[in-house]
Amino acid sequence: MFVLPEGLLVNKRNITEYLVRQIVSGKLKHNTVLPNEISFAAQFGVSRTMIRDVLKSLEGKGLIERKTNVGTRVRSIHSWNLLDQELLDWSRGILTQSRFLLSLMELRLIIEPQAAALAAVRANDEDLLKIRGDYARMGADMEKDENAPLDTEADIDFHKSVIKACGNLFLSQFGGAIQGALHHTIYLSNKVQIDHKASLGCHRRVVDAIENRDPQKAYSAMCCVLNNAIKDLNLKISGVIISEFDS
Amino acid sequence: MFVLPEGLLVNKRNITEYLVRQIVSGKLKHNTVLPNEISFAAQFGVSRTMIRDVLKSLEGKGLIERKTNVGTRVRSIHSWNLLDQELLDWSRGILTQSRFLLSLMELRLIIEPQAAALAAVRANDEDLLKIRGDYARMGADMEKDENAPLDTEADIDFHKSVIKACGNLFLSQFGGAIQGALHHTIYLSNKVQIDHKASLGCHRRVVDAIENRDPQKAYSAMCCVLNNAIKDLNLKISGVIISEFDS
DNA sequence: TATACGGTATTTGTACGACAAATAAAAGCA
DNA sequence: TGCTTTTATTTGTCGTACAAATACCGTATA
Repeated sequence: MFVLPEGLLVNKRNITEYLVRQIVSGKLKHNTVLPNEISFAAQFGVSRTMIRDVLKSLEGKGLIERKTNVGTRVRSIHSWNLLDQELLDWSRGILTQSRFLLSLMELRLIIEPQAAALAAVRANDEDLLKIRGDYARMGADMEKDENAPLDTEADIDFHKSVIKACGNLFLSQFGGAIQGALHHTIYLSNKVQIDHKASLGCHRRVVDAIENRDPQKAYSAMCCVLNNAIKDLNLKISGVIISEFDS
Repeated sequence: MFVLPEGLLVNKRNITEYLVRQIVSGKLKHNTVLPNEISFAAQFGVSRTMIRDVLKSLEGKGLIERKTNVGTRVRSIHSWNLLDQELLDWSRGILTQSRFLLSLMELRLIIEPQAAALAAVRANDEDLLKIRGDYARMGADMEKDENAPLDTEADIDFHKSVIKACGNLFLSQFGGAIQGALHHTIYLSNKVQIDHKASLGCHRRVVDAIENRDPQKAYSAMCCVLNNAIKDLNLKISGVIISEFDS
């Protein structure tokens, strides 16, 4: 019934990730009751202690709910801690059906331009250096080959650095979510024709604006970056989000 | 060394909450190494199993880090899952030093106007009814007494309802954060003279705009609500956040 | 002296077994 | 039928034992 994918060691991490993916992907639906701990442990060939550890972890992320004599049941998506870093890691490649991706890009469109604007005001020298460095790494491959894709990891780092530089404790929580979204973007970019050069140009404008301490420009440049990404993903984002860039 | 506040039952929930509050309040500082599990359990008079359960929970929220033969150490604030609902619940009344409150209100200023705009487009009949109902409850007391304060719980529900109505999976995660911020606002409002009537008026404009499917008006009305709150809290929010309302 | 190696002690991780507590479901009863 | 009691199931807690990782220290060697 519950068997780990071939070739995976039966350990806590893999069992946890496996179950998370079952739930997040929808294979284990809302309100499904999982087997009781003893038989559940037996199915994986581990101790009850370990399966309890795993379930406790899922419980902490809001994925399941446990009650005496009722058992462990899957909670609805509205209870999941979707911004939890570990949860996003475990779900990589799954939280990217159009429903998630749409919500995610919408969120980015709300958060990131503002973060860029704040960064333009608050970034310290270290932040600036980091952002500039990430940007340089992004386009390094393009020096040799005109059509080379952007460095994914550098791209992710870039967006995380900007968010970090904005100095808001809560906005930092989005780093992981953005990472997930970007990884998926890259995955799709194999199938889609993308104008890497244009994208790099927008990123450049963000860097410059932040260095020049110009929040308005940083804001609109980041909007440009995101709208490019949205276009590449072929997503239809509702035009409702209010940004100067729309007008 | 570690003793629960007087009158609290020694159970998992109370121990967890106690430790969370010690960490979040800064009494247990970054990199502090906690006692080993055995003596830690002894200090609370519980089993090692239970203290491990508690620590596992804190670990899941990013508050601590555990390593064999090193022990359990407190992680820095940047690793905390600040938007985790449970964590916010446990931290109630603590995450409200100016540093947190400022970040929180800044976040709200970024999120909520956009959420209101989206809600104006996407809210279904049920959502509208809920929002309208919350609003009515907010001001109910004012019918009798001109200077009566607003109903806190209704106020919180109102903001959560708007966020829920915007239909974005990730934005929903903020409900808890906002709850925390509002509770603190209310706490302070005992000391501060607040124009409840003006605040209610702004809320009214939000409701009307959403019902009239006017995202722009919903956006600016929500800005008004938040700016009122910020004024009441006597916070100095950087004027960098880009909103139509600024101009 | 400095470095590499190896043993030891400490601390978390995993396993097992037993019982407690909660509660859903069944049985008994007026 | 409607209420109470019993029973069975499932998670929660506890204690013990051992495994695994690793910081620490002592020793040997270049």
